[in-house]
Amino acid sequence: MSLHIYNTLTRIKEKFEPLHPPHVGMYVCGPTVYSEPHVGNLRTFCSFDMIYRYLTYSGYKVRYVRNITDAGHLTNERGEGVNRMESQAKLESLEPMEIVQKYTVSFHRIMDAFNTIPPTIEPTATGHIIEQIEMIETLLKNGFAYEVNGSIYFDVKKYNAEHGYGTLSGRNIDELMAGYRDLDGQEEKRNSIDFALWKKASPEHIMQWNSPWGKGFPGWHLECSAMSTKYLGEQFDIHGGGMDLKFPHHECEIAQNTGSCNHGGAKYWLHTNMLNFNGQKMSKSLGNSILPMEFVTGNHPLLDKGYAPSVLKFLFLQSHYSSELDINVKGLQDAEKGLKYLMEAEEEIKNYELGIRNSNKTDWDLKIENLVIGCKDFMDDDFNTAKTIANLFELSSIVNSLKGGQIKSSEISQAGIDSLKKNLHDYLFDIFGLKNENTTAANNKLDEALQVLINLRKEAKAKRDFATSDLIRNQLAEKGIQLKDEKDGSVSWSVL
RNA sequence: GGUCCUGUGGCCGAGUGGCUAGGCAGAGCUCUGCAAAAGCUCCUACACCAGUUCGAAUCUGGUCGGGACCUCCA
Repeated sequence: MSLHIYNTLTRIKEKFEPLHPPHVGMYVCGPTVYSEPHVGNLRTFCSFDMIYRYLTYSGYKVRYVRNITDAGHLTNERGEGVNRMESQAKLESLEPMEIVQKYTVSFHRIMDAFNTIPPTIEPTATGHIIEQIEMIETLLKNGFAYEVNGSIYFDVKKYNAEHGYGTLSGRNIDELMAGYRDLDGQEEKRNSIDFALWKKASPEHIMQWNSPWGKGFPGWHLECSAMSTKYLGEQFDIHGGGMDLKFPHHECEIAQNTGSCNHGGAKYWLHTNMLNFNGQKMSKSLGNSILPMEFVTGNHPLLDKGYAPSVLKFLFLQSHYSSELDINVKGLQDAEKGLKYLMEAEEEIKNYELGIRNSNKTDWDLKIENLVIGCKDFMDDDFNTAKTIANLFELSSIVNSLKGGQIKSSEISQAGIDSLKKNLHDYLFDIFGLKNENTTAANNKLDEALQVLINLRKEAKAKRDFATSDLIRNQLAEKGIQLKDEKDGSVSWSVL
């Protein structure tokens, strides 16, 4: 099976055919750096990280562009004129670019802590004012934009007549205009649905740039059109973002792209779904958001303790990126256990050596082969990570059976072992970007110290002094370290 | 009000016409000095009503419930 992707533009699952194979251009709407991203934002970026990793793993050469919005757009399109970057700056008595710097650094730290791969290009809106002005000039020339008092607006009604507006989100402009009719602050626009390409800056606006229409700043939607065109071309493969950007942001992007060059930009549109916590949507405006690092530290009233970044990622991956996901403490605990199971199996098979190297294909080899093929088929089916993980659990179960002796080493061939090693490793680490954060080998000094206790316990056990041996085991358990007597007489330990 | 999504076993969560998703929890067994871990077995659901079909969780219509977007948000 070849890769198929659900395209939100056409609303069907389509075969993925890049415009210029093996190259793939992917644009993802990045963060607005005026505050910390929350866990919902994180889910989206983790989803596209997985997609980027899988495309790369599948042999594509991906140019992955994810912007940083640092230009400080209007809070809304109705002329209330609150500039996010500036209002936050006044609050903290910082320059706007200090806010930008602070939250950009913070964003990168979080993305790093969650083991996501940086995009290959991460352009900023303020670094592309010239490109945005050029796109506005083209739109003016093509008749899809008009100037009023130093501001430029996109003429949606005119555009709609020629190209159709609203196909991505399924809107029609008459309904939209009806909905906007009573709203204030629209005096400059020809029609209420028109959106700003360039806004004239009032003198107190700190973030402003020179343009052919006077000092001002770019409209909210423009940067993505300008930067995706610059780095990926007028036509490229994938455009991604959260579901909540579908309208109006992505709709406007398509209009800007089409209006300036007759191409709508991306061939495939991917939208990730929202994240809920305890049944409620997590959003900055609702004020119920939990920050990514709060999950790690556990420093939040709704959490019982801290969870490793991989636990949260694993929880994301257990559902489909386009489904709503509701997370809660129980879900985190379940994910933690499940992830540990997989990681321990990977750790086990990594160092496993067959006594006798079989080359004959067995039933177990066949089973492994089918599970591995299944993993690829599931991933190719619109990145179905949930199903893929189900197969990883089954592969891990085979590893444990091998370890426990339920499957004899003669019942599996070297090729089967190699396949287990490769696929568990590749899916967990390379494609899902998880980390074994519970590893026993993490700290040599700790391991050496524990070996002392383990040996003391062994001696006690040899003398059938179980009171002492249990004391050692129980007290270590209280400190969060679990001892396990393995079948071969050795003792292993892990952090609970 | 408009557009769209959704309702799965104790919990989370895949799945789109017939075939065991998976995880967590629970029960039993094996192993173990006892545990833990692991393995095996069991628990086999699809809001409700009607229709299409040889056959529906899956398609169609309706009812009820939940949610998103339409306004800054991933």
